[in-house]
Amino acid sequence: MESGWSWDQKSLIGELIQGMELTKQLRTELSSASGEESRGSLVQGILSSYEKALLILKWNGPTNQLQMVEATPGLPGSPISVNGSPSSDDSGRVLKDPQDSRKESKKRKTQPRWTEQVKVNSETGFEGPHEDGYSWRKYGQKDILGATYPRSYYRCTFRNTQNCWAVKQVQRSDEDPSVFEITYRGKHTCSQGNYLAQTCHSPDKQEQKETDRDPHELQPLQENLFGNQTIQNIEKLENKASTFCFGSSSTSVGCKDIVNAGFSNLAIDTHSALGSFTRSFTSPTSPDKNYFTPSPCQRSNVGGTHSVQNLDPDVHEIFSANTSATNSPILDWDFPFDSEQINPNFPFNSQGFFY
DNA sequence: TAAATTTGACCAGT
DNA sequence: ACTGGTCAAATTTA
Repeated sequence: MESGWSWDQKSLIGELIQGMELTKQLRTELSSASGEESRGSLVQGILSSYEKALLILKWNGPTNQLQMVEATPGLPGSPISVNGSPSSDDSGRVLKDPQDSRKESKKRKTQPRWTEQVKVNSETGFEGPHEDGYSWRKYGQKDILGATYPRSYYRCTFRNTQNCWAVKQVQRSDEDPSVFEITYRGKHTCSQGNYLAQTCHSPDKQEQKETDRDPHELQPLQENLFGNQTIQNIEKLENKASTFCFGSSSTSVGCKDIVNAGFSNLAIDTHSALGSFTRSFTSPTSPDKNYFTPSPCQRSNVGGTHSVQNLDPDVHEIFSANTSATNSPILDWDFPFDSEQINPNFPFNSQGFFY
């Protein structure tokens, strides 16, 4: 199992384990002191978080092709605090005029950034979507010097409504056209990010969250994945697939009919963990001039798989590929905590903890 | 009709 | 001057 782990990953796990052990020691000491239930709960929250982190890492496994391009947890340039609130760069961002907006956009270069290489199925010709569970809106496309394929730029759909400034870039690899390099920048501070962070690796909480969710944001997962609408969409897509190949398009939010509002990977992770499968697809707008944007609804990295090739052939018919879990924020946390972040009242089990 | 995408223009960094 | 990243009006889609 460990053979495929990078040094950074091993190191991270080691640190997490150490932190957990230290916290346990602290808990022991605290328990000997009088009272202080709040401390106890705090420590428990810390432990719980460590355990979740380890679980996430184990689930992502060594075959995840995620690469940390600019892993900056804790660095000055990393603006995301552990409680998930937007950093000073982003918080309260109100774009009063275009100049301010552009200044902010440049500052975003200092945000944590990481790249995933998503391999898609080359057998079907229908290279399908890349869906990482978040809902993205394309805001630009550029031809990149020396690159065969253009780069597409996406921002979180909820930028305006929830002040979420996560963005991603998608570029098809020149070397291996079946590989899409997806660079994420910033973290999701929107509800979908919180939702995914809290639940995607905590199946026991999923049911509860489903009852809490906004019906407009998250439809019942089963309905999304296997409901009538899904089947209809699959049929539509299959009809389009014959004319759909690289160089054609899908949308980055193309999976939303099945996952709606980008919560697919929640279910997918859960299903994958259980050894079941999901189908993913795109709903391309498909003007010819568009370029394909990979959107793997499937994140099959659980158990060490990553690309669609590892799926059951029956699942191949549309496509799927995966990305790392929850937009890979787990490798980008701002550790260690500082004194402010460890607030006795901080809800470690709350939605914001992972972001 | 609202939301999403396209695409030319603008801007900052190099 | 060139390039990458973003904006925003126009267009398309659902």
